[in-house]
Amino acid sequence: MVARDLLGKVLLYDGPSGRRAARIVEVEAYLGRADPASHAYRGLTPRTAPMFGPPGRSYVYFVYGMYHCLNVVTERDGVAGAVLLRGAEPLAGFDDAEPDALAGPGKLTRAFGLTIEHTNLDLVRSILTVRDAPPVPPRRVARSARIGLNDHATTHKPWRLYVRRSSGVSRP
DNA sequence: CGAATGATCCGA
DNA sequence: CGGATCATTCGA
Repeated sequence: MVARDLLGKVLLYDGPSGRRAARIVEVEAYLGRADPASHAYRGLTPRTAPMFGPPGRSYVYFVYGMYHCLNVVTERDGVAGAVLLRGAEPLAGFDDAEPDALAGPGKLTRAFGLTIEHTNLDLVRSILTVRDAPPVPPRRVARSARIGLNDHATTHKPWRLYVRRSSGVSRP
């Protein structure tokens, strides 16, 4: 699964507050050992272990003492690589949510109620899944540099993809 | 622009 | 063990 293919797909979570669903509209690719900005750059640690596991699982981490971020692991078992879910449009289960309630990686996990306990889940057949949906037409997809990174050599590469003019995108 | 807020990881 | 860092967010 590649970052581009994740756009438009539906994230579905059957949690304690019922079923919540959203359309993925913003992602960022992290390439693992070859990517200085990736958590996996310095090798396997307890936290990053899911990134080195089989594809199609979740990698959730806790950052800034406040927020969680959700990734989809993309590479074969033993090879690190993941796609960060940065923004989505609420579809169901978010009662009275503003259109931008999921616009940002921390906002997305907060609205879904996802935490570190949701790391390393099978995203095909667990309570947290990614479902196929009509693909986003190429003309609706934009690219940019990744957001929030420090002093990395790869920062400028256009590895952030998002759906143009979507209210679920964190930043245009 | 900077505070909030705590797990994680590296180096000593 | 200590402290720098951090794939963020919100409000002044």
